[in-house]
Amino acid sequence: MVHNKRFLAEQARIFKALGHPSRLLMVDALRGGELCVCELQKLVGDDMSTVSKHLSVLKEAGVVASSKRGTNTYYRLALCCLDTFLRCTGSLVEQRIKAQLAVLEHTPAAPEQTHPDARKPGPDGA
Amino acid sequence: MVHNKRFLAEQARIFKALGHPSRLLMVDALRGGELCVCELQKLVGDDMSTVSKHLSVLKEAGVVASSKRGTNTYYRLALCCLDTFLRCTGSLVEQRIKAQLAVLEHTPAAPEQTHPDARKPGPDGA
DNA sequence: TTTCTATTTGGCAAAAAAGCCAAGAAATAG
DNA sequence: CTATTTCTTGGCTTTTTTGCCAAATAGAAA
Repeated sequence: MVHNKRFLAEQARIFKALGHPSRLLMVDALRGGELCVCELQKLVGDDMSTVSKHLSVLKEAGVVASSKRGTNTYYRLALCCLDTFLRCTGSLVEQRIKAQLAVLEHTPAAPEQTHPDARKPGPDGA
Repeated sequence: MVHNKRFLAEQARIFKALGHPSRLLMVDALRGGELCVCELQKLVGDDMSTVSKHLSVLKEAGVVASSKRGTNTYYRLALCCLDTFLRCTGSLVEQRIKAQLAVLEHTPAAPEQTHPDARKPGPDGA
């Protein structure tokens, strides 16, 4: 099914939408419940128009949905599984950052990733 | 923790890396086990150099890892939770495509998303 | 109505990503 | 050694994305 070009493009679109710091920050904030654009704008600090465009990217991708009430537009998450995955990528990143810090401090703490996914088909890391 | 700029950027990098059809296709193929560059190149059909650059993007983001054996370089997944999330985004996309097809055929089958995540804080879709 | 507040859209310039070709590296075969 | 295979890197052009400003839109309030 993944070989279907359309399917592949749509799925990639979801990841692409999440692949921007500001958008990821907003999506993360929406994990706690829906927020209006002005609240999200305060959160990321960008121009309102920029935030609005980011949100439309997320919406087009199907990551969020929106509802207009009064003069406000409220956005909410529309991707159930995101929570679990964010926790996973989060822990991966945390470990990688820690490892890098250790290297900088000349104290190579963890030599390899301790991430739950670590596999070792070969002894190297190419 | 998400407010940490570095953390946010690194995590976004993972999503950005996955946000390209060719890269997503390769990552999906790697779910079945490690593959060498030439096999991945055959799969996506792009120039070898293009494939190699895509793989380096995935590697830099921490999505895959690689091992050199002989003249070949083998890539493998390095993100445990990806499997679950891909299934989730996959089912979401599948539904969205089906819904769009239904609209085109003038047979509005599913009025709203039946995705496990569907929420309804408001009756609209802005 | 006018005015305000909240949001979206158009347009544009700067920055980043994509993808090709050619050239470089590295292990292997002869 | 040279030649071959496999992969990576440099350079370059085209395309896409980003993010600002200004203008348009849409409710709410006066």
